[in-house]
Amino acid sequence: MAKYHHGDLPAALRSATAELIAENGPSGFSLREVARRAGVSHAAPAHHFGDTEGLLTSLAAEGYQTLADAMEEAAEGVDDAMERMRRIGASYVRVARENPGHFAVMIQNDLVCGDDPTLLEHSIRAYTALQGTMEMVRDQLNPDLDIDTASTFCWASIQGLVSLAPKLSDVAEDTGTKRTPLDELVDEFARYMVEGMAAR
Amino acid sequence: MAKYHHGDLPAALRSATAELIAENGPSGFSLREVARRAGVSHAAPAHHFGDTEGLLTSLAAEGYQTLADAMEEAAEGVDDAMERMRRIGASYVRVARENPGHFAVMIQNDLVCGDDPTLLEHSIRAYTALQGTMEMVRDQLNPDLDIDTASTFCWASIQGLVSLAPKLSDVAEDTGTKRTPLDELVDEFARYMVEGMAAR
DNA sequence: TGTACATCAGTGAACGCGCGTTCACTGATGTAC
DNA sequence: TGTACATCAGTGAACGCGCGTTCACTGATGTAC
Repeated sequence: MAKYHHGDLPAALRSATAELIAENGPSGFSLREVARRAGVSHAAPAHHFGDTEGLLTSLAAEGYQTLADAMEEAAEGVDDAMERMRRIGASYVRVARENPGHFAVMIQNDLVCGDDPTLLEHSIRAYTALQGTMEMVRDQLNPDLDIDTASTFCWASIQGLVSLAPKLSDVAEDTGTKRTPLDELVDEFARYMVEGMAAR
Repeated sequence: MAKYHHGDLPAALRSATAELIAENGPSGFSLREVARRAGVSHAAPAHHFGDTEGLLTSLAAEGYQTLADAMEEAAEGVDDAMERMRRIGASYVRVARENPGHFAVMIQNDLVCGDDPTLLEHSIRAYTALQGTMEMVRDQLNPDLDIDTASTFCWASIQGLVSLAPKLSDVAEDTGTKRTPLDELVDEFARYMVEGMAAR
């Protein structure tokens, strides 16, 4: 990566974007504010990303890369289906919590260019890591398991947990119930999911 | 409800907002465009909702009301836990698909005022309908079931399915797998969830 | 029933603002000879 | 090694635009007497 005046402006812009979105939500984002935070003129981002969509797509791709790396690492060398489900679930939730700006953009589908090859590559890699775990569930617990349906189920459940996380504490407060820590929820989710998929 | 010049402008504005967001996403929303679509001057919305947040909060509250009504109706008179899970799951997905604009606002938590009493009332009502089904699962299938964790699990899974739905066809295309219809997915999800919660 | 008045939904012009984009430019980095 | 040139990251002024908000207003609806 060439280092010119700034050092690595594209990375700095992604970082500033992630911060900004984590603070204000996707609706509070603007190119000018990002440039301000990165300490460059507001015309600079165009040199690297063209427009807003280009910058956000790059951010989403970075998020998927981090996610795929974490999921692959979590799955590596774990031979028990339940334990592997727990680990990739926990890694997903951890990455999502550590990168709220990235995830906000990844989840909302009207902000990014879905055809971007880098974004596709890493998102498919993350999905494949999940599929691998489903194959393990099938081999160990239920030969009739439909891999695609099961993958979708787990993906939806964990992603749903991540989206709901900010609301859970509010609901707990409003309905007067106790608040279960996210880590424990992930483990329970993994148990429910694997047991559910194991049932014939 | 009083009928003045327009008839029922608040409802017309909510409707226009839902349409606009369903088409362009939350980021494509503006008060002026909504007023344009409703056929009134751009200053009119302020008379009813104050500002953007007020309008979107009202839209979210309407969405939760529709959702709670549908879930309560779906649950009514169904005594089998699995069947009830299937029905409220299907009703959730149906309402979400029929009201994409409402759901986009309900899900994204930086757009609405979370303290709004109407919004709270209906969202709690929807959650309570889900909890009732969890109690049925506990009574029929597993006396040790933790109601709150189980409710969160089902809520997250179904909501995750709804958020992912637009992406599922893309992924199916990219990975060369077949695309399972959403209705079938809901039934499979219900089976996984109930079996998972039934396991001890 | 009729009249006078109060209320309030909706108008339309005006405002200042932050936005994305454009473009001629500056000056540092990298390269050819 | 030294010089001349090409490349390109980042600047900063200028632009037109759609936005939300304000405010004096119009005119229809509802009410008091």
